Amino acid sequence: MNFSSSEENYIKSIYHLQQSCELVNTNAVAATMHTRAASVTDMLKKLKRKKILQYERYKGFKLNEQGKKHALGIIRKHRLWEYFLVEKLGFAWDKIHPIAEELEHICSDELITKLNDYLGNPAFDPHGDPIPDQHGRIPNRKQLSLNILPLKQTVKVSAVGNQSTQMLEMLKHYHIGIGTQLSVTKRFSFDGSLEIKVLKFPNCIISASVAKNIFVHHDK
Amino acid sequence: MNFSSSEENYIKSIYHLQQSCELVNTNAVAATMHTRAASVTDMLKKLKRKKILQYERYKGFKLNEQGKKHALGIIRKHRLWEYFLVEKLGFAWDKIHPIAEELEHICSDELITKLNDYLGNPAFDPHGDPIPDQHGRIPNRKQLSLNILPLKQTVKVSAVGNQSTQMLEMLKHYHIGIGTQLSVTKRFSFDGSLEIKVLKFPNCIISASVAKNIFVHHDK
DNA sequence: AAATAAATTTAGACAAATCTAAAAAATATA
DNA sequence: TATATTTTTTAGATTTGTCTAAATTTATTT
Repeated sequence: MNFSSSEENYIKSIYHLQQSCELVNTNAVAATMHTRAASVTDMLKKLKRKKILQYERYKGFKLNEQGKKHALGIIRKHRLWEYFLVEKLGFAWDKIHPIAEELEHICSDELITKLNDYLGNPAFDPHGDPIPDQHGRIPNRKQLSLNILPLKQTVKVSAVGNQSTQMLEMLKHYHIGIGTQLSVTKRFSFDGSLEIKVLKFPNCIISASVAKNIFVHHDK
Repeated sequence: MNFSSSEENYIKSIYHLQQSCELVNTNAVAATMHTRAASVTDMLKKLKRKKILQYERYKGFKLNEQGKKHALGIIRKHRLWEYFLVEKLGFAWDKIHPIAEELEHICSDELITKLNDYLGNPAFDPHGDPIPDQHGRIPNRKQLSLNILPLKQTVKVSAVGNQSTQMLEMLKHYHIGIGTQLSVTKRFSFDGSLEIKVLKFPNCIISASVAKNIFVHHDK
């Protein structure tokens, strides 16, 4: 099946959104894609017709296996090109996204195979995001517990060890969720508690036992 | 000024056609682009509005200086990518054209500057065609068509005039590519066909119409 | 020069992707 | 529960790039 650049952008956006919630909603896609809800609805009908989306009107939607597979293909291309732009052409990592957005729609499987070989089959892109392999398998990252993270390194929350209501409630209060960017600004050796800085929020203190349950990884 | 991929394809087509005739005509563009004359007319109006084309209805048309400059920019991108595909990714030179057709529309000047540096500022692409520099200057190489080459002079193939799949397939069969060393051993005046000797291969016969499309140069 | 042929343009239609404004459905609130 | 709000969808318009078929202009032939 062939997809236009526009369709591919929607597929990618839906894929990313459904990583953090069971069903995706129209406004969320419209917001991330800087388009309007009506345009999203139009595209949903098209993607449903192409059988890569589970969708019933007013009920939310998500990619099916076919759709996820295609999304991973696009993400693979995007991240391989980002790797190329930084490692081979010498771009700064914060300049590459819009160029990779264009390159990811070039449709030649052989091109991607050869590019991947040429780059040495890299597992992570310059933002630290994993590059899916040709079958859509995603390498998983060395993640570490927040209580052993060195000071001042900016990291992203990748998982939470304890998912009790109490823990989740507290994390919500601290504005911490999967993907939240944060860094440790101080470590108190008295009790192992940490002062942390969550992006856009004032510093706060968390206990060692909470920190032990927050897993993070480097980069974006 | 920004141009869509479609507009760029027309610009490129018109540029190539006006290399061999003063004014370009609608049907010629339609034929090379596999589209219809009416579509060409529509686009001519648009390109005239964008002030890169001299055009009066029923009278033929050609790119003005602005238009030629833009055409050379697209050709530069196309040929740099072709060089990349062959020299870095290891593609066969007869497989790269459709991929470069897509890559040439990626619009980042910095990307092309960095790609050019990375490739070592090459002057000719893998088909032997000159790569315009960032100001649109085209490097020249004294080359001549094989059908007027004197007998027994050893030369190198520098370009191929007709890049159709059929032509490229035939050249492959004869073991002829860019850089191939060869000489003309006989010329039959009956039909203008030639016997040629390709380095390391047995002599073979090619027709005048094929020879006309093979351009060669002396030494390196 | 008139008739014929070829090239070019216009008129009108269509598909893709988007939009605005209004209607409909779902959700939240008083 | 009735009302208000938010979310989602529909209806209809717009832009870009394309097409066919018919009309127009130019070129070619008798």
